[in-house]
Amino acid sequence: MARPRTKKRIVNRLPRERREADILEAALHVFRLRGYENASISEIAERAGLVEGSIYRYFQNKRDLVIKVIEQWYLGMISEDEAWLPGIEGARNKLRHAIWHHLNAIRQEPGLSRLVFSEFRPDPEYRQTTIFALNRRYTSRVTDIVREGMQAGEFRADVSPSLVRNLIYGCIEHHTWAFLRGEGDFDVERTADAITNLLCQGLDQRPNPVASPAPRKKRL
Amino acid sequence: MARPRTKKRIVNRLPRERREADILEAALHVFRLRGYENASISEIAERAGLVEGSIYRYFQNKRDLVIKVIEQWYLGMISEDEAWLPGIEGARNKLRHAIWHHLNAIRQEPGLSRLVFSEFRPDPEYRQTTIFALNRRYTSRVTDIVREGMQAGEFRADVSPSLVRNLIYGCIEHHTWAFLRGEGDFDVERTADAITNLLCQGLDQRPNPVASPAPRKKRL
DNA sequence: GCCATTTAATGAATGTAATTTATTTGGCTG
DNA sequence: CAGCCAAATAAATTACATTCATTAAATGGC
Repeated sequence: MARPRTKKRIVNRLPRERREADILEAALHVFRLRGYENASISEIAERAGLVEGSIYRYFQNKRDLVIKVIEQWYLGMISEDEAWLPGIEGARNKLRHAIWHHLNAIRQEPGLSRLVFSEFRPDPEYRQTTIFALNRRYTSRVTDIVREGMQAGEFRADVSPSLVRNLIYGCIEHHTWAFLRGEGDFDVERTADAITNLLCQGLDQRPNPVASPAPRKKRL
Repeated sequence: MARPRTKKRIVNRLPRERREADILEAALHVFRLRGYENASISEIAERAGLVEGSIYRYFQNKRDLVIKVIEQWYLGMISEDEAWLPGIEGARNKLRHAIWHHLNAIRQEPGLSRLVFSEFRPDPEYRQTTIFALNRRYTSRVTDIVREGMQAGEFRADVSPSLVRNLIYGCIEHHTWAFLRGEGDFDVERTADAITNLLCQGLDQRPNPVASPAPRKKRL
């Protein structure tokens, strides 16, 4: 029961911002690598250069921490995307770009994508999360594009824009699951083309392909 | 330290099949209600009328148990579906039925659906799972229908059947997430119609609405 | 019907990981 | 330079899954 007075514990004190940033970076790394369940606070702490319990001074709990990580990722993606879109002409091209961008994001960050798809979205609290709000912002460009395309007469007007959104993001997700599990790769460009084409043209054999030489311009 | 000889422990011995069935039923109930993480072996054991440790005589571990539960569910769905399909004429109608059936399955078993979507599919081992094989069997009817439709000239032949499959199941899944989280309901019939229509007709304004019998509004 | 063997079932032990709490430490202020 | 406060720590707590040694029921040979 004699306590070892000799062993002074080493304490490394840092400014709040620095610590928080260090923890976030460590958490990003570990969550990306291991997913949510298999990520341990102790590994994050070790990587950030402190002790498990100390994480809780900066973040409420493991979930809060992972949410902060995902938030940062979303913010980056949204601003990145907003920089590109204005330069693209025509609803179909814009749609193609949104599809391309999402495929690309998944390919760049499979670990974080998995986290969102399987850890957050199913959560009954998801709707109250900031991730939900960010995701809505992120996906709303598709519904916006669709509405614009309808106004311009480029798209038929009797389709629900949110159904189109679900179709696009759902299709992409299903298409990329094998990759997300680490089973090989996929081609962003080809996939984007294929989805855009199927979505716009539809599956039916065109009833009257002869009559329309100019697919874009409407007549009279 | 005196051990209580007086307290004889009560043991309820049952035939293997009965025990296994009891455990499976209890597990079905608990997993449906609580999902995977929040389901505890002790709750399942209690409901099945035995003690935690005993579960492990019948199932390797928690994961093995949940897999058995999901397997049973899939087998039921597949046979149920195979009973209907032959009676339907035309690729488009068959597709509509597959879509309808999946929507219906999700609506009947939101808890189990969530389990598959967020617990199994992301698992790196998923491909080696029997669930994977069953899911493949379950979804393959869509690719089959699409191929048939192409052969019959009802569908265009330059589309990947598996892309259509991903589009359908992905779209359905995205469309039902809010419901799966317990946020309200959805209409199976209407949704099935909307998806079928969008998938077959496509988003583009028909270049030549005059030639076909006026789907929405005709001008002039 | 009776003992020996087999196997179901138990209850306690083990291990791991998140979270909480009581203590200690370092830097800053008056 | 003493004392305070927030930052860090280490140890305690909790909640489960999983393992294991022990007990009890069933069964088969006599």
